[in-house]
Parts: sequence; structure tokens; C-alpha cells
Amino acid sequence: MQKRITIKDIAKELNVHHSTVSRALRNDPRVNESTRDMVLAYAREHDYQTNMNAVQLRGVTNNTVALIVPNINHTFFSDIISHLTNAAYESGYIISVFQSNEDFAQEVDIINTIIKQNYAGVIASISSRTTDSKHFKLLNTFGIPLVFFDRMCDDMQTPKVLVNNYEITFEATEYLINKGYERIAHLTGPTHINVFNDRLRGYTNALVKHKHTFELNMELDEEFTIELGKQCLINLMDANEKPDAIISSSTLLTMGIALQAREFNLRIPEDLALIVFGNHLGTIVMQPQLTTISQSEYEIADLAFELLEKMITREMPIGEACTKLVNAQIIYRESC
Amino acid sequence: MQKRITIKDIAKELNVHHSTVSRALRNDPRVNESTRDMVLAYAREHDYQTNMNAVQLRGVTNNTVALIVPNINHTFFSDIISHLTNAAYESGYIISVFQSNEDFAQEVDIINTIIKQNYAGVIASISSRTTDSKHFKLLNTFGIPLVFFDRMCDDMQTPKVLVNNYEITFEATEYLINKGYERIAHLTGPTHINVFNDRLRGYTNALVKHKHTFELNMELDEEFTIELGKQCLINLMDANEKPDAIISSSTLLTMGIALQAREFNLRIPEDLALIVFGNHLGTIVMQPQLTTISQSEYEIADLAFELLEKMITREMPIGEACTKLVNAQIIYRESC
DNA sequence: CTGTTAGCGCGTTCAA
DNA sequence: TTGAACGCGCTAACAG
Repeated sequence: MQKRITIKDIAKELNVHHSTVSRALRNDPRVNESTRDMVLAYAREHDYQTNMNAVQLRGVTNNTVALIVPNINHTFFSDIISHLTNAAYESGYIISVFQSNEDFAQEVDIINTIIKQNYAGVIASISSRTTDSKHFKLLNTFGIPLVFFDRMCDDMQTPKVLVNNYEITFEATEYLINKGYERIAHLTGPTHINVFNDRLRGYTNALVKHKHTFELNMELDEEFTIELGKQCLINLMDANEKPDAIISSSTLLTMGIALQAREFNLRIPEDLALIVFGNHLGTIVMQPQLTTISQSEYEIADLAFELLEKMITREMPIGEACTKLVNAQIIYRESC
Repeated sequence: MQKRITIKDIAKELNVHHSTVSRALRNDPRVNESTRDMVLAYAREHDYQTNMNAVQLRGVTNNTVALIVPNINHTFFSDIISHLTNAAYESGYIISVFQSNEDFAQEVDIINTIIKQNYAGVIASISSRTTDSKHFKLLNTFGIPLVFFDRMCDDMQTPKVLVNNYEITFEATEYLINKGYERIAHLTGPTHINVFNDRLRGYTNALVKHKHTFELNMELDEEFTIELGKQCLINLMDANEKPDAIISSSTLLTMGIALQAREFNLRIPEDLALIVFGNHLGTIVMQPQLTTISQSEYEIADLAFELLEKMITREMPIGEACTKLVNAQIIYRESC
């Protein structure tokens, strides 16, 4: 391991001043062509790399955008990450992804790292344990642009890209009602999070509209797994009034339910209808294929980045609220 | 947006020298308790955050580790990312994930960003288009520790965590042969990558050992999708000698094959056996469930981080080769 | 216990 | 066209 080469090293070696080297490296026109070529050749030869810490210390921001998600290995998030990374790269930015692991403390640590390192901007979806937005507000304090997508903090003045969860869940519930299902259950996450709360309201209001008295909402705070899904169905079928349809926020949970339904000899969709949020590939290789609610990840990713870039380039002020709603869509398959 | 608060600001406000503030903030014992409390209180009150650019400029490395993967939305990688993030966090590091998108230019840009920002270390799996390791070697030049996992550059002196792809593919092929399958095909990625090359060798050598003359290897360089899988089976079934078993490197491809097999009225496993690499959940909700080759992501993640941490703490020198082999495992299910 | 000073690498003055 | 000097925020070495 050799010592990192600096502009001073180059200057000394070529008998010019380091400020001349600095100018040459940035193609400043006020430098002799031959000097510049000499410097550039030497720099390339010796793998010179700007020390961004020095540059950023002087107040210049970098081209790295932080993306914070609760879980990287969820189809919804990993698809968004993937699209966002590509969109940003085309605009000259590098996306750096952080996983909060649904953990408040980690989320705070991540934000602190981002501030300490002067990232250009942040795109985030909050953890399900986040009830305090102080750390996100810090970003504003430090002049770092922030865009929320999907899960957000209500009390913050910042752009948000959200899914019309209320409307689509209302629509899905109504669809089940019109199909003749009578006892529709709803499985979702902690309802202090906007996403899950919107879904719950959509579900409840559809029931009210159609004067359905059976209402069963399960708000789960554990990690969604296939095993948990199996257990859920076992519990649900143990009750007096068993549901004949389930709207669920988690593909894994629903897969577990479907597997358990087989063991119970429940026919899907005759005995039990299923609708699930997400685009997990498992839903289309299952038999029957699951009816899903698709939340166009491409559109969310593009919108979020577009908003962030405007803030980075100061085309849009930091700390101004603005909400973009993306339409989810029911993909009708065989499970209803 | 207010100006970022610095130790000098605090010093001026509290009528002490900024070096005292610096000491107080780092709990240096050589500072009066009351002074320290005053400083800490003021800092907390005003959301002071260390400017890491200044700290790193002085040669101290940060606690951020970069993780480079070809694709974030592949189960194998997203599982590793998830575990690695948690393992690193417990040791006091923050993982920052970059996606090369199987693109050489992006990979180079990512490495440059990492060098410019002085990351503590790098854990990487190379893109399928990478044939030159110059950019990775640069990391060594700049004293940034590097650990490869899964896909690596042959010609580099650095720790590597690899899967025993040769042995496990040999075993899988032999398993199919012993089950009586006669025309076994192999679908994989570009074989200049160690992973795919090892699998190809394992496949071929098993055929040779058992004197099988039917050999059909397809080396695909496109993105693996369900659609491509369907097309693959269409092509394969168009040939004179149709395979009766397929070992595949991609879950998506294999899902496509399974779906297309249904349309062809091919029974699995009677007419067509399938074995696929990976732990994608789709493989266990399908009917029949797919026999898979599982490559313990936990173990890979833990080993890779352990090695990297040793290099970061200088317990192990940078630029020294060392290969850890992780054992993959065949999960026997219904598709063979 | 606290203050002074210097320097990390860079870019931007201002001067020549 | 080039050089000299300064400062971004921080810490370490030294002085008091």
C-alpha cells in the first residue's frame, strides 16, 4: 500500500505549483496546454483520485444520493432500488442504499452518517417503528434535500411520493363484496404508518358502505414470514366466524396462508379468496395465481428521483411540502 | 436552512477555545467536567454533527463499508445484503449498498466514488461484464480493504468467499444421472465468470464420469427473466434430441421453463426434471416444488464481513490472498 | 485544565 | 499563464 497521491505530489514532481495542478485537473482554460497535458498524463499514470473530503470540506456537495429502505429483500423495495439506481446513474448520480431493518435506532444512525458525510440528497421510506421524525428534520436543518416515498412522516414539510392505498383497498374490498364474499378479513402492518392506516380505512369504509357487519382487522407488528402466514390462517379458522376472503399487505404472509389452506383442504377461491399487495413473482407461479395489487415501482422511483434532483439543483426549495399520488392497480388473477 | 454549526461556533458562543470544544465532544479526560457538560449540552441543543470530511481529511477512516452487487433485486444478493447489513451494524459499521447493474462502466464509477470518499472497506461481487480488474486493484493502491464474494476477479490478491459450485453441480448432475435422466441440459451465465465456469465444469465432468454423450450447455448473456425461460424451453423442445432434465443458474429462467412446460403438457418430473440454484420463495409455492441448490447466504455474509473487519483493524494485511469455500446444499423437493 | 499553532488536500482568491 | 497565501473543520502536539 502506497501513500495516496495528492496534487502537491504531482506539483513537486513536475516542478509547478499545486494550484496549477489543481487548475489543470479541472480543465481550467487559464493554464498552458502543454502544462495541462503533462499534468493530466502524470495524474492518469499514477492513478490520481481527487480526495472528495477536501473538496467537500470547502462546501461543495458530492454526487451521491442516499436511499433508505426498511428492508432490502422485499420485492417492492428492491425493485424501486433497482430502478432508482439506474435513473440516478443516467443523471450522473450514484445511489447508495441503506437498510434500516425496521429499526428506529439504525435509521437514526444512518441519517447521522449521511449528514456527517454530506450526501447530495436522501430518498427514504421510514421503518415501521418510527414515530418520531426528529432525525429526518435534521436533514432539512443541514440543507440536505429529502423525498419520502411510500411510508412517510406526516408532520414533515417535504416532497412525498405516495400510493393511493385508501382508494385501491376500498376498490379491492368492494370487488370482493360484489363477488359475494361475506366475511372479509384484512391483514396489515402497524397502523401508525400511513400506508397501513390508509389501507385499513379503505377496507373499513368499503364495509360500511355496503353495510357489512363482519369486520376483522389484524394489525401485525412481527416480521412477515410464510410461517407467520400459516399460523395466521390457523388462528383465523379457529374462530367462530371464519373469513371467506382475505386482503393482505404481505406476499409472504399470503403464501403461508395459501399453503396452509391446502392443508385445510380449503379451495381457493371458492372457500377462501385472496388479494395481496405487491408484485412478488411467487404470486404468478402459484396455483391458483394470486390476484394482486400492483404499485408501479417504476413510476414511484422516477417521481421520487425527479423531485429530489430538482431540490439538489435548487430548482425547487428545500422544506416545501408537495405530494404526488401514484395509482396502484388490481391485477385480476385466479384467487378471487 | 441554517448554516451548519461547527466547533468554532460552539467555542465562540461559550467563550472557550475550539480545541477545548473538540476535546469535550470526544470525552477527552483532560477537560473540566463542567466545561465538558456545558459543551455537550450546547452541542445537543443545537444538533451539532461532526463534519466527517474534516476528520477524514486528517487520515482517519470512517465506519462506512461499501457493498457492491450486480443486482439488488436478486434473492441471493438481497439476502446477503440484508444479513451483512445487520452483522456490520452490530460491529459498529454502516453498510452502504451499490448496484453495478451488471455494467462495467457503473462498476468503475462506483469504485471511484468509494475511493474519493475514503470508505472503510469494500465487499464486492463483480458484474458479468467485468473482465478487467484494474479498478478493483486501485482499492489496494489506496489502502482500502477488499473482500470478494461469489463472483470474483481471478487475478487479485485479496480474500474471497466462494461457493463450491464445481462440487455441488457435479453432485447435482450425478444425482440426475442416478435417477435415470439421460439428456441433461445446463443453463448458466457467461463462463468467464468463476461461478458459471465452475458450474459448467462440474456439469461436464459428471457427464464424462458417467459416459453420458448428451451434453447441452447454454451460456446466456441476457437478463434472466421468466419470458426468456419460456423461450428457452421452446427452443430446447424444438431440437431433435430434447432434454429430459435441466440444471439452471436462474430461478426466473426456471420458473419460465416450468410455466412453459405446463403449456407443452410436459409433466414435472416425469418428462422433465428441474434443479435450480437459489433460495427464491417462488420455488416452494410452485407445484411441484422445485429442487434447489441453496448457497447459505448467512454464512457467506458473515465470513465476508469477518474477513473485511480483520483487514480494517489491520489484524490481517491488505493485499493477501485467502479463499474460504462455503458449501452449497441440494434441497431435495419434487421436481426431480 | 486550557489555549496556540499547524496541517490534512483542495480550490480560490489576489498578485505577479 | 503561474505562484503565493488563505481557509474550509477538525485534531494533535506543544506550551502554558
